[in-house]
Amino acid sequence: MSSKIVLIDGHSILNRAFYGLPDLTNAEGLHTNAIYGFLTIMFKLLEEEKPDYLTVAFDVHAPTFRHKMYAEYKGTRKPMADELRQQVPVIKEVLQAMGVKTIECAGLEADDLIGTLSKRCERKDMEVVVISGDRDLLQLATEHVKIRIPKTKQGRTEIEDYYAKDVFERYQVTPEEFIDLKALMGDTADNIPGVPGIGEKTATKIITQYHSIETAHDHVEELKPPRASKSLNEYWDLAVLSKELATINVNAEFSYELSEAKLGNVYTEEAYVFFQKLEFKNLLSRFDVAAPANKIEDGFRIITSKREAEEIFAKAEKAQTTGTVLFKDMENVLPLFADQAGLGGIGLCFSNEAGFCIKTGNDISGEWLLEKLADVAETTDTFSMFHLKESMDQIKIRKPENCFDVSVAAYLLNPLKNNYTWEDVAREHLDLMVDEKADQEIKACYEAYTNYASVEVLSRKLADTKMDTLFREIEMPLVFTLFDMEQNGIRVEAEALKQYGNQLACKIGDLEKEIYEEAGETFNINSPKQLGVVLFENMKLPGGRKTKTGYSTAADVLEKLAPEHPVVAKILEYRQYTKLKSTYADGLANYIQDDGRIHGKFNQTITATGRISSTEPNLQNIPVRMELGRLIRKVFIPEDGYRFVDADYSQIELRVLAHCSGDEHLIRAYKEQSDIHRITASQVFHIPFDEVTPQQRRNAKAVNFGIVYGISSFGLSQDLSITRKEAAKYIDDYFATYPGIKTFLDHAVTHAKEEGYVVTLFGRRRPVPELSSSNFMQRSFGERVAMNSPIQGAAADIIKIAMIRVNQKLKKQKMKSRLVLQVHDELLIEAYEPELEAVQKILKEEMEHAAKLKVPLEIDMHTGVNWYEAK
DNA sequence: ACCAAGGTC
DNA sequence: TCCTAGACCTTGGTA
Repeated sequence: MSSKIVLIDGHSILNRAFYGLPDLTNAEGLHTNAIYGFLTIMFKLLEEEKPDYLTVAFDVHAPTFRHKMYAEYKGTRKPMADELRQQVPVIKEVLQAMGVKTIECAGLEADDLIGTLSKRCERKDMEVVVISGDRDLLQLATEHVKIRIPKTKQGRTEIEDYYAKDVFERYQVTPEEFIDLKALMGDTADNIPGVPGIGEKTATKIITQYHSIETAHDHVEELKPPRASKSLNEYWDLAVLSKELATINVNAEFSYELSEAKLGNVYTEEAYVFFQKLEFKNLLSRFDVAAPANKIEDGFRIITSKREAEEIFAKAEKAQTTGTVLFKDMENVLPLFADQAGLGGIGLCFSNEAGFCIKTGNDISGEWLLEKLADVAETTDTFSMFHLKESMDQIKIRKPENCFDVSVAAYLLNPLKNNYTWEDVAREHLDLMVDEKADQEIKACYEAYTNYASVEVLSRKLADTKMDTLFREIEMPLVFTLFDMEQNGIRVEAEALKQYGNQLACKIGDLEKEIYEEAGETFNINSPKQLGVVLFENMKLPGGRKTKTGYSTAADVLEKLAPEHPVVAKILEYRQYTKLKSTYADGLANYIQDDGRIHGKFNQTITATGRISSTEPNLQNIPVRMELGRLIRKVFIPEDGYRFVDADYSQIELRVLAHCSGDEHLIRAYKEQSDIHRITASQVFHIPFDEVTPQQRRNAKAVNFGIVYGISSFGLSQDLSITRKEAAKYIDDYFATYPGIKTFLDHAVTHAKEEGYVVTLFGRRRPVPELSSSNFMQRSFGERVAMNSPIQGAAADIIKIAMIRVNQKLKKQKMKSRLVLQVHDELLIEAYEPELEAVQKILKEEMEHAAKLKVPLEIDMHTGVNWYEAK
């Protein structure tokens, strides 16, 4: 049987991968999407083809030679994006680490290398497989040379295969003639000009008849569409140049030793290290030699006897640092009922030498384990866990100050990740890879070890980045505050909620009928796609395209459309009602527990800015702006004998901005007047304070908001329905009035560009990788992020401090009153009636003095028998 | 799994 | 020129 070689067009595949995949970066900020895509394609290929030889060809510089000729000719070729350029040397190193032969040669394009190699190999009776995104290479196809072209179709990569006969089938020309075809029709992707006025159809006709441009030129007078005849005559030079550009040199001179391309095991240890660095987690599973021999694992032990367990606990109690994990007993439970599983055991680690997995069963009960663990948590100096809050309902923590939550530390060090796992921490911070196929006992040891060992590493990194205080004094105490809030939950009247839902259902039913009638057909109003067709095609309402998938039916679009037809307003109303019913009435009802309360989750490691997020359900977006939606707050009620106290900061972000910028005018404005929007209007528009019109105040308010978001004239003009020019004028006037703010925002962007991150008052960091993007949109986004994050982040820090202190005070004074919600600038307390006044005092005191700024922090506070009333 | 939509601060 | 406000979460529809 003949042997087989795979030839890969390196730059072409990298390019394809780069533009076909979303941006990926590793912890060091290196872009990796092209490398990742390249490797996936390569692996797929190796599996399918099982070749004996493999070679990847690169251009020396991209672009070179033939392409450069045309680039100069036309001067259009864009430089390679920076994000892609930086990946080129890396992929070469990775390939080298995998023992894959790469080839590049000055003065020769990858095409020429591949063309020449394919001919040389074919002569040796080998099977050749060429992979490239470049259709130019189809000219190389023969009976034994297969050209494979990957295509991205709706996210999936499909590969088109071409032997000579397939080229003929697809283009009705032979591979050799394909060059001439290209010479006539051109190819913008490959930078081949072609002959103007001749497209695929005409070109095919001409080449099938004359087989080459030269013959066609000889018979130029006879060419069928007179237009083509004229064109070929006129642009003959261009045709010749195009053919030259399109022709791949199959007889290039360069040295190449086939034996070097012999494909061995690409899953080498060296490559493994690269894959780790690049964070290609799912590619790592391909390496069957897991992590390079691990000493740590030798020290892991599985404990099933109580006597041994007791000895270990005794040592742990005296240990300086203890890493722990709980795991479920999945052996005695069906996967579907995982949440009902009992405790299967724990992982425990308090030295570099050993790790233990202590299992329940025999004479070791779950309760006993958890009690011992609570003792350890109290006596060890540092008790470390991952997502500590999620274990706190099982392990009673008596000394919060001993605790270290690895997930929170990892979050502070990089708040941009969308999830935090101990495996990631092990890899990123400890250079430790965990075998995915390991048993749960071994995994428990690994996690315990990770939690143990990362204390030192992460503490040092937090100190290095000056976030140790933030971690110790805000984030760690917050873990306990959030835990308390989750435990407390909030009481919701299920009956009233149901009634509210029923009322909505009636309205929805009526509206549905009316809409169908006016539209003249029935359809799914909830489907933006169907709705778009009904409105803009069937009913012929004026309106343009907006989204990728079709017509936009967003509220602002429909609002503009409302005067055109009465059905539009009804649709808007229908939307409102269905939103309320599905998300809030029905949605919330599903979360009411047996105790009549909703115990939502408050997440600490989600947002990029440092805010808390709320899920299952989201209690931070309960309607308030529209009266109809606001009514839902009436079903949130305190326990009997209690009342709600709701306190929210007044414009905390603007006040933070005033403080951080140090702008004297804004600071004075805050000290003198409480109506900041009015005073802004007065100062920016140069009008006496008392003569500010409501419209002027509204405009000033919009500008104030815009500033906080990282202003752009376009955004502001959208918001105020004014021209961009007018909006730009507002912004200019604003900055003229408050020059300190301009300086501050500019500085934030400059700092972010230089350092790669922005910082809040309290030292919280947010990296801004977008600022180094070559894409204008991305970069602009980065600039807004740089302006917004320090402000939003500092505000988040302040309320975190406040809520920690409020909660601690309530507990210290043994009050029955309890914190139930945080909504970014608002705290809701379920206050025991006898404690009502004390609670209000605590709230005011702690919230207003959470931070000492150059402007006062003020709050609004209300009480009520439900949330509607208290807000 | 993704998008469009829409709810909050 | 690029056509854009910051931070989230849940829903229903569609591929």
